Amino acid sequence: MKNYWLMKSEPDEVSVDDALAAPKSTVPWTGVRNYQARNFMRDQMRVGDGVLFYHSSCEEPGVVGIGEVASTPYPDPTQFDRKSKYYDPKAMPEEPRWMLVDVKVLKKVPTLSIAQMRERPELADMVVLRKGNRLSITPVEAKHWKAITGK
DNA sequence: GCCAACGTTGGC
DNA sequence: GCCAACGTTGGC
Repeated sequence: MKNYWLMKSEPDEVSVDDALAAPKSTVPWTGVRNYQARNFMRDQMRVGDGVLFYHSSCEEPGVVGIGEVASTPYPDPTQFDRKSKYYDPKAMPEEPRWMLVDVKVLKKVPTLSIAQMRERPELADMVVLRKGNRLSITPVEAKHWKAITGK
């Protein structure tokens, strides 16, 4: 049974185009520093799960691509990198705090903006649209996945 | 730039 | 373990 996820990325950091330009159109989902979002990657994601690639903190926030989970979880290397903005002095290599998965982009889609998402009644109860939601990774129900991707 | 919402930190 | 203060997210 496949699960589905919405994963936010700031296009200034890693855009869907950046991901498509990467080897195998695959990028490690670095920089998540929220336990709930980490737990989704560490505990619940499986290779092949569907991913809605979402651009946040930008001119037109919304879903910009379709992808899939492309690896099992492993430690986020940026937590050990002193030069990274994601460096975490409390993280020890023998006991990593932050885990990530690789995400492969399968295709770019015309931007489905958050405003458009709010206008569609069948998407109204998506977790990402809930008031006050700040989670960078949210589960997506199969019905919402189907409404957005047609599959 | 504003600000609501929410997570984290740290004193007690 | 409580909770005030503070920091961050992210749409607008």
